[in-house]
Amino acid sequence: MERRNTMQKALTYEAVMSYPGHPSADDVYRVISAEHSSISKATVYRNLALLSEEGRIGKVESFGNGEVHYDHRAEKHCHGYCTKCGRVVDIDLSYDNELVVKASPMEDGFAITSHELIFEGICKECREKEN
Amino acid sequence: MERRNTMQKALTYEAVMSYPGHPSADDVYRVISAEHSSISKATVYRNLALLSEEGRIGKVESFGNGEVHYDHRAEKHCHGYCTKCGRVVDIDLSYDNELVVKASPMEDGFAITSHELIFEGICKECREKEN
DNA sequence: GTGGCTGCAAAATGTTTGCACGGAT
DNA sequence: ATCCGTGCAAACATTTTGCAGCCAC
Repeated sequence: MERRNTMQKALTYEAVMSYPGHPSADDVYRVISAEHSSISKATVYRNLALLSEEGRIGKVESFGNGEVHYDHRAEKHCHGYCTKCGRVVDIDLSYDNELVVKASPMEDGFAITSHELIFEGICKECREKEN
Repeated sequence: MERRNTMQKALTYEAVMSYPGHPSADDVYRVISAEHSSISKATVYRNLALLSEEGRIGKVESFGNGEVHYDHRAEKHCHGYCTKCGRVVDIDLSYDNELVVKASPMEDGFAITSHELIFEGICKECREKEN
């Protein structure tokens, strides 16, 4: 299946790359539609899936509130999930392949391909709001 | 707020405890309604939330397909998520507090309370189906 | 010109909520 | 007698999908 370069795909990519943080699909949609009001949300969803499949952007699986977030960093790293507001932040702990090695012998028939390490906590903004 | 012991809550607890694996809310509902067809799905959702809040059952946050799973083991441990069928399995790697210690100094204002380690891969059943 | 991409709306999915009633305390 | 928990349906939130037309190749 041949892939085409469309204006909508370029806009989606640009929106993720310039977003400060980890936008949800809806965040990306809102950014783009502010300038290009005719874009469809379905198109944004489709392009986010394509871009992360191509490895051009990162994808942070839904956690807690069931919202998928995207990431201008494509390489694997850890994330923090704020249990208060659902915000996703970077945790600069490098991807640890040793964990897969440690876990592999103990699983029963489950073939591990990768792992995801998520830290739960309260983000800076929510903590400042509490005072 | 005082808590009452209802038949529905007992049934929800029993269904989770006797379920082989990690049932979703809908799995639990189907088990119970087979015997007690008048139970409401909303009640199952509410009781699962109560039970996990009380620490009597475990909760495995939604991952991948956005479905929350429950666990008869209440103590923290790791899970495997099958990217093919969405099944959740146990990975017997004990909760590693050292990770929180390692990560804490590097976050910026994010107060870590715990972490969740999820292994992605293909479960036994899906691999057997492929052959 | 072909067929992948788009916009739109509707559907699917998983979960939550408003409300009146019934049952546990 | 309280008032929390229940059942029901509707609302909700996020994401996916069917379809006709369009546009990149």
